[in-house]
Amino acid sequence: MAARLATVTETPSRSTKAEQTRQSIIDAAMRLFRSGGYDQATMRAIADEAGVSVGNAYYYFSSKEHLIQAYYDQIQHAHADAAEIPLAGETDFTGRLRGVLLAWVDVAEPYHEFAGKFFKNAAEPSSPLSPFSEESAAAREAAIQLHRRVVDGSDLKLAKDLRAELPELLWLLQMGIVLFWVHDTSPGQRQTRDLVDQSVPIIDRMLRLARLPGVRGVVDDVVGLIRLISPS
Amino acid sequence: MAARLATVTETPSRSTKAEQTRQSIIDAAMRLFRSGGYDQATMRAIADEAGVSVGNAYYYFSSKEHLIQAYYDQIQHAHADAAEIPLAGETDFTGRLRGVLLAWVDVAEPYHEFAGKFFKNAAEPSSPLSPFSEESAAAREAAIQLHRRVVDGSDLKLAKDLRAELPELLWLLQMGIVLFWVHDTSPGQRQTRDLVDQSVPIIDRMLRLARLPGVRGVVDDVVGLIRLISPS
DNA sequence: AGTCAGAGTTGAACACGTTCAAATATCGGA
DNA sequence: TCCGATATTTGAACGTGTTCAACTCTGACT
Repeated sequence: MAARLATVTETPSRSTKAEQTRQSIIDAAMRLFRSGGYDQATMRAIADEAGVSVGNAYYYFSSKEHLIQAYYDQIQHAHADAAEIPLAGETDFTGRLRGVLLAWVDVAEPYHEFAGKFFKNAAEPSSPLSPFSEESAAAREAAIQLHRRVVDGSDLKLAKDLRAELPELLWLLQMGIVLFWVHDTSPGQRQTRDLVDQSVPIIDRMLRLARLPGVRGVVDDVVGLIRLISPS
Repeated sequence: MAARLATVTETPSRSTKAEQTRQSIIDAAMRLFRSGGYDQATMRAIADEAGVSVGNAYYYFSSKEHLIQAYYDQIQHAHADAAEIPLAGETDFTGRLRGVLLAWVDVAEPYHEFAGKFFKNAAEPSSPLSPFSEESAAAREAAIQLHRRVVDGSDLKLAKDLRAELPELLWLLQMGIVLFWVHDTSPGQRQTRDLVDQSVPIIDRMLRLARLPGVRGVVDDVVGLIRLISPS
C-alpha cells in the first residue's frame, strides 16, 4: 500500500479523496468475496479491510446489495470482452451462440460459489439486483445487445419480426441457463456446458422450423406473447 | 384461548404436548404473516403470539425458512383442492390446463405480497424452499402429478414419450408463470391471468404441431434435454 | 412411590445489516 | 488567512435471525 502514496503534484481532479474511498471499499469487498466467500464478507469486515468505518461504507453504498452490484457489473464486462473471440471468428449461428454462452460459463466460474447468495438477493422482485429491475435495465440492455450481435453477424435466415425479437429470446434462454448453472454442483459446471452444447443445435433447428407454413403462426403468437410480458 | 384448556380425560395420544406446541407456533406464524406481512413476523413476534420462547420455536423449526415451508405446503394443498373443479368438469385439454393454472393464481392471490420474500429465500439453491431441492421433492412430485391428471383426463392425442414427459414440462411452465406472477404488480395480478389465457392456446397448438413429421425430431430432442436436466 | 434420562423450554448472548446524531475534513469565497 | 457551508467520516445503537448452556418437566422403569 505504501507504493500508493500520491505523487503529489499530480492533478487530483480525476480522483478526489471521495472517489479513492469509494474505490477502496469496492476493492476491499472484491478481495473479501474472493478469499472468504459471501458469509465472511460482512460489512464490518469490508470496512475494516478498506480502512474505513462501517458508516462510511454506507455513505457510498446504500446497502450491501448495491455494493454487490459492482461485482455483478464486473462479470458482465468480462463476459462482453470474452465474447469478442467467438463473435469475431464465427459466422455460423450455432457457433456464435455456443461461443457466447460458453464464454459466460467460463467467465462466471470463479464466482459460482458466491453466485448462490447473489442469486438469492437477485430473486426478490423489489431488489435492484433483479435482472428485471429498473436498476438492471442498463446491464440487461447490454446483454441483449450482445445477443443482437450474435444474430446480426450470423448467416441465419429469418422473418423480420422474429429476427428483431430473437435477441431478447436468447437473453431469456441465457437467464434459464444461469438458473440451471446456479444449481449445478458438478465440477467445473460441466452439466451446464453440456446443456449449452445440446441446447444450441436444438434452438437452431427450431428457428429453421419457424419458416414452415404451419409453424409460422404459432411462432408469431409466441413472439407477440413475449413482447407482452417483457419488461420495457 | 381459555376455551382451549384440555378436556383432561381425553386420550392425549394423538396430540401430545409437543405436537400442540408445534401447531401453536405454526398457527401463530400464519396469523402474523397474514396480518402484518413478512417483515412484522419476526421470530420473536411469532414466539410471543404462540406463547412460547424464541428458543422453543427453534426447537421445532430449525430456521425461519422451515417455518415458512408450512405456509408453502398450505398453498399447495389449497391449489390441489381448487383444481378439482376444472379437473372434474372439463375434458378439453386447454380448458383443463387453463383451469388448473388460474386456480393457482386465485389461491395464491392473498399471499402475493408475502411471496416476494418467500421467493427470495426459495431462490437460493441450498435452501430447502427451492423448488428443485431435496426437501421440496414431495411437493414438486405432487404438483407434477396434478398436471399428469390434466393430461390424462383430456382428449389430447400425443406420442407416448411426449405424453409421459408433458406433466413435467407443464410444471416447468407453471414455474415460469410463478416467476412472472411474483413480479406482477398489476391489481389482482391481472397480467398473470392474461398470460395464462394467452399461453394455454399456444401450448395447445404447439403440441398439435409436434405430430408433424418435420417437427417431431426436434420435439424428441427437447424431451431428451429436459429429461437430462430435470431433478430426479 | 421414587428415580432419572431425555424431551421440552427458557432467555441471555452473538454477529449480522443498517441507521443516525455527532464529529471532522474540505474547499471556495471574503 | 480565515470563515462557513457542505462533504465526509465515525462508532455506538437498533432490531434481526440464530445459538446455547442451563433449567424444568415428563413418563417409563424399578
